[in-house]
Amino acid sequence: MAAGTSSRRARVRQAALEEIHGAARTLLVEQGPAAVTINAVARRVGMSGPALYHYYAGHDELVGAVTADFVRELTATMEQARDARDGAPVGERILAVCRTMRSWAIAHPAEFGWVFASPVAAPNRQPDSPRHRAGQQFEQVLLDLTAELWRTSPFPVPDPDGLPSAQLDQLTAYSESIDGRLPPEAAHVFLSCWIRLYGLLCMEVLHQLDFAYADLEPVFEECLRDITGILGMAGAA
Amino acid sequence: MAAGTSSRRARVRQAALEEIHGAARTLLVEQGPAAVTINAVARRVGMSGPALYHYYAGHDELVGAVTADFVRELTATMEQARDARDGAPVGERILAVCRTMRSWAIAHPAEFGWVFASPVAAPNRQPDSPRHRAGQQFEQVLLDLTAELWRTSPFPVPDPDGLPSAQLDQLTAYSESIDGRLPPEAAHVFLSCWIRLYGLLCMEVLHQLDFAYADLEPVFEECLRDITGILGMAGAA
DNA sequence: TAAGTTTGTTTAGAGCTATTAAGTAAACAT
DNA sequence: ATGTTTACTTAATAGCTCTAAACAAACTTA
Repeated sequence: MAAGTSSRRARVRQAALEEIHGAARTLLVEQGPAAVTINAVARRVGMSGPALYHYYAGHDELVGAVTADFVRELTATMEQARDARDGAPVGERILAVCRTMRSWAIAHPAEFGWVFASPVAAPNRQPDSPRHRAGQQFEQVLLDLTAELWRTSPFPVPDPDGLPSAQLDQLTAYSESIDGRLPPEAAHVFLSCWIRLYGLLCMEVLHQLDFAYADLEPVFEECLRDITGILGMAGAA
Repeated sequence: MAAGTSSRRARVRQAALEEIHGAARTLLVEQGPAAVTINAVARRVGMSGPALYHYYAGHDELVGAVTADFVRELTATMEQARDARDGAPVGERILAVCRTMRSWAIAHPAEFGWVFASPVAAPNRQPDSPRHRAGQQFEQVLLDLTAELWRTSPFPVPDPDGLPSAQLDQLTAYSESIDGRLPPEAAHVFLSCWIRLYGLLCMEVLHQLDFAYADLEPVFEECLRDITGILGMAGAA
């Protein structure tokens, strides 16, 4: 098979995979996580049960593949928001990406719910699974922007000596894992922001704040203002 | 049947319920969420399948009851930590309760995982379910302490006029739902702290921060220091 | 004390599910 | 034209939820 071309077989298989993913997603959205069974998905694409095992090793792998799709779609949406503002100040692009992340989550709560609370959590945390790789690309988006911000207009950081050594060691390891694009103390600030932002979204989608808030949009905007302050990007809207 | 006494039947039934819950919990901890099936639980207590339907209407209700148990155990643990420091400054009791919450979550990750990401989320959100009632008592613990702090040494609050009206309306409704023990602007501060604290725990247990942190204890302590500052309880350790 | 009701449990069974195995038909490669 | 790979089928096993029907024991009441 010549490189660059894809055989007819490969194209047919790819189309089948997409149909399968679409069926699984529809079932998830319309009937909830429990409805995404091998048999139900197969029925929906007009196959009979065991045929799906020619595409995935089992239920868990199917779920993992579909979840990875969601993460990639979310990532792509965020990257589009970033690229649509090419040339704009970094702070502005960061805010746009954050808002886009929440918009996608709100528009696709079932999909987003699976991203961090999928029914098969353990197998999807293996370092070479599609789900894991997609997660890494997802994390990259805001990390890249924060690294760019750090390069062009460094934000205030804490004194590394003031951090407990147990924490500093972990931050140093993380800093190395991202090729030193952020030093440990800047990684600390980045992670603080990430925890607040993503944690808030996580709680919103998992309905952990319903007892007080029905609409978290103003709370999210407040969180963005905090982050704007922490990262010293005052100019951004 | 005289009030205050419990018939032999009721006692036997209560014992059976406890045995069932224990079996379900063991299965959850030892073999994961998927292992908690009606049949497996029944086998473990020496009954045969359908017998469990005399105790619960079905799988979802069993899961809900067990989850409610977890929330009650967590709540009781937090209340003990609070009462063990009776007479101590409120700030100190708040910190002890927060640390106890995390300790329980770390010691019982499978149980805590079910609390906010149980396999049957929807039915457990009904206002009169045991799970929902347990959740309300859980929220009370830190709310009570914060209300006491507000009474005895009010913490700084934002100008209500500075809040978007959509948010202020929700805070006003929440303030009324807690009998005005915190005015809307104080409820805002309380909820901000709650979101950061509980959100961090949520992400830790759901392994959303593994890419950077293996041990979140220093991050949690950092969060507590932030909260100490926000609530103006500088003295507390 | 005897009869009737409630409660707890059983087995049988329908209708799902995941998964494996074996067999068939078409497409591709040589 | 032959053989291999790929995609699919049906059959079968074992597990699951849940309903139905039957039966025994325990309580209630006359």
